[in-house]
Order: sequence, then structure tokens, then C-alpha cells
Amino acid sequence: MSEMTLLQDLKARGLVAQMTSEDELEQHLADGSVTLYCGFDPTADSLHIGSLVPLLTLKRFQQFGHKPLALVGGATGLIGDPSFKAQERKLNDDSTVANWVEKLKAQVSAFIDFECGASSAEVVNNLDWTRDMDVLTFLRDVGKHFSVNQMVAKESVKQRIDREGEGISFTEFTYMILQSYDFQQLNKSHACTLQIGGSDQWGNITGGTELTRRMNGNKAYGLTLPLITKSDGTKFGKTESGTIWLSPEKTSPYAFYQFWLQTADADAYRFLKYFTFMSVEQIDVLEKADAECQGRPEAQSVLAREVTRLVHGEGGLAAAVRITEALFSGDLSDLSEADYEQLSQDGLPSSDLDVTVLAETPMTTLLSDAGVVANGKQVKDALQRNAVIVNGKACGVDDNMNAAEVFAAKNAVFGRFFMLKLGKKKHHIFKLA
RNA sequence: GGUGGGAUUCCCGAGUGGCCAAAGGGAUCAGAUUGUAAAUCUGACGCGAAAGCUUCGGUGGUUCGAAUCCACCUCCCACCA
Repeated sequence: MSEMTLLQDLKARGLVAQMTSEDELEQHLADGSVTLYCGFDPTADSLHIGSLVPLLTLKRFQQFGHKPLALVGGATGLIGDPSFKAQERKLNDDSTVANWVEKLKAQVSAFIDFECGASSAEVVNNLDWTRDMDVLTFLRDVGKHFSVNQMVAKESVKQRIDREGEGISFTEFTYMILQSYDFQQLNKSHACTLQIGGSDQWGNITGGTELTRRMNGNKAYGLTLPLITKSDGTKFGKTESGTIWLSPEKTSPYAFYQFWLQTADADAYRFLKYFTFMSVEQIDVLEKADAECQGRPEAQSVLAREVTRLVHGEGGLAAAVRITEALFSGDLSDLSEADYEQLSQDGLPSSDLDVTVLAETPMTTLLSDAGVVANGKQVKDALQRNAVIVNGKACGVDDNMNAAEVFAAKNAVFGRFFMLKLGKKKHHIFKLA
């Protein structure tokens, strides 16, 4: 890392999708500390792991002495980015968005350093410079610089314009102008000269560099990060239980850790480059070592550890590892009573059993109500395959109406715990109340 | 405002009077195999333990019987003005 320039490192990691005038940008970054920004729109009350790449990239720039601005889109979040979206989106109401803005601000702040002198990060909100702008000013001062012809030609809105059965509202169409205006504003107020973002943002970013040139007469640059793909072609960042969020309330550190641990071999080294601060050389060494020794590679566990630590800290990581080791590597009978308590505190799903209803509640209902699976069908399927295991004992179809016996106090560990396992990966602790 | 097209189970997408809880694909879940990987094979996949119940934008209607036919309504799209 010491010998490589920032751009070389990013390229080695596969983190550069597109950039404006590479040579000039390289020179610009070499000339001194650059202020750059990346926007995060509030489309939910938390960011998800997709935002991790740009977030960490901001940090990478900071490590090289540049000043990152994390922009939270209090204004753009009210409009909705149409880029590569197949359909027009519903508008969220402004109090919701305002609430999300606050949450994102806090989240984003965890990844960049605010106390490091000249390159200290800042969080900005584009609502601050758009809120009081009136329509006529917007149209005359900003809108005049945009050619609809060019906007229509952008790849990012093409499918909305060309595709049969879809359309785009003026509101969403205008999104690009707003984002471009952000860049121009930050260029004016913070001397920001570089915007980074996902590759879907290319159109919006180049709109901003253009506008900055026209309105401020300044050269500005753009760089986009690749879309994260998986080798099997399915969408990155989703599991059966939905999106992997950065917020521990929405995705527990344990679930988060498990997500990374289950990365396919074919993706693991690439993800290490994207999502960790390990050097490319270190990762290459690891890859070589994994290739040479047979059996299970190290990559996934390194990846899971590194990313979980980045997002949830040492404490979150420790909790995730504790649960993982208890459930997957050891004998459950090794667990102490305190361990069971700790596991549910660490984020292993758990729920209380109501003894009085056990007799007439089928296992299917019990488990789907507890959130172990989405519906009773899955439990039934698992029962048929003996894939429901309670305290080490497999249950069959016959046990479906036999919950009272399965969860009888005499079968409980320490008189009150049941470790339920469905399939190989799902665990749930039931506690007698 | 006019004309034409469309709305199907998570997604894409068949279905145009009974054989439809609805083809096929994707996603997802489980089993085998494995390494909590991939690939492959198998099963599940509206809800329900079951009997059974509720669906095909909405409301009415025709019919023994409708996702399929008719009327009206809502929303979306395209083209024309």
C-alpha cells in the first residue's frame, strides 16, 4: 500500500468501474488533499451492505489524506433516483425521510474519521441547499444548463424511456439535476472536486461534473465503483430473510457474520478486496494458501471476521463468534446454563414457550409463529425429512401434534431450555417461561 | 380529450368457460452429497396439522360452472391531439 497510489490500489481491488480522465485524476490526487463526496439516499431506516463499498471507499480515500464528505440525501430522498430502476417509485413522506436521514447520518459517521485534522470527514445534507430554493430560480439558474436531449440519452433512464410498459415521471427525471446541483454546491462550499458512487450513478455523476464546470468554471472528477455481483448470478446482499442491513437492530451481528461466512469460494477473495482493508498482497497470499491446502478455505472466516468487526465492532464480532462456535463447532452439551442465556443475548433468535397451549398447538404453528420459518409448510417439509432437531433429538411428522411431549419440562436442558435446529443452519432457543 | 394495449400466486411469465391453486423459468426453503462453499440430484413452494378455505386490479352481472364472457370503475402504458 505504501508504494501504490490510491488509484492503483483501488484498481487492484477491482473497485474502479469508470472514471473521468484517469490520468488527470491520478495527477489531481497526487497534487494534494482532495475533497470528495459520496451520496447516500434515505430509502430506509438503515443502509444495507450494498452501501458498504462506497462507505469503505470514502475511508480509503481518507487514509490517503483526502477529505471525505458523506452526503445524506434529505432532498434527493424525497424525489427518488430513477437510475436503472425498472419502475417509478412511491414517494415517501417528508417526516419519514427526515427520520431516516438522522439514522443514516449516525450510521455513516461510524465509518469515517472526524478527528484527523485537515482530512476530517463531514456529513452534509442536500436538503440544506435545496429546501429554500424556489422553482423559478431552480429552472433559470440550474435547469438551463441541462439539455433534455442529453438527459434522455443517458443509459440510466433508457429502459424507462424505451421500454414498453414503463414510463418516468418528471419528478424522477429531474433527480439527476438535483444530484448534479449537489456536486456543484459542494464544489463551491467545500472545494469538492470528486464524486464517487456505484456504477449506476455514472450518469448522475457526470451530470455533476458538467454542471460544476459550467456554473463554477471548475474541473471536477467522477469515479464509480462496480456493482457487486455473485458468481452464481443471484443478487448480492439478500438472503431468505431479506436484506442484510448494517443496523444491528435489523440484522444481528450474528446473522451478519453468518452471511459473510456463507460466501461462495468463487466470491470470497474478491469480496475481501472490496470489503476489507487488508492489502491486496495479503489477500493474494491467503488465496494461494487456501488453494494449496485441501478442505475448507480460510477466506470466508477471515472475511466474516473483518467485515463484522468493521460494522459491529469487537463486541459484535465476539458475540457472533461465540454463537457460531457454540452452534457449529462444538457439542451443544458443552454449553452451560449461562451460555444459553448469553446466546440469546448475543442475538441468537429465541422465544418463550407458553406451556398451556402446547397440547393443542402443532409444531408447524409453533415454529412459524416463533419466526423460525415463514410458514407451516416448511416445518412440515422439515419434519418429513427429520430436519427438526430439538435438543439433539430429531422430530418426525408424528411429532407435529406432539409439542407438549417434545417440549416437556423433563426434556429441557437446565430445566428450561430447548435448542431447536431446523435444517443445518437455523437455530432457535425456546425457553420455558 | 381521442385511440389502442395492459393489470395473474415473491419476480418474470403462460393460461382466454369446466381437466386451474393456476404451465414454465427465476428466487427461496429442506434432504442427499459436501466444507455452514459451488455444482448436481430429490422434494416443497397461496393458507391450513387435517378436513378444508381463500386467490388471478375492483364492483356487479351472464352461466350449472369464470382468471377466462359482459358492464362499470380504478391504476398503468403507448400513440395521436
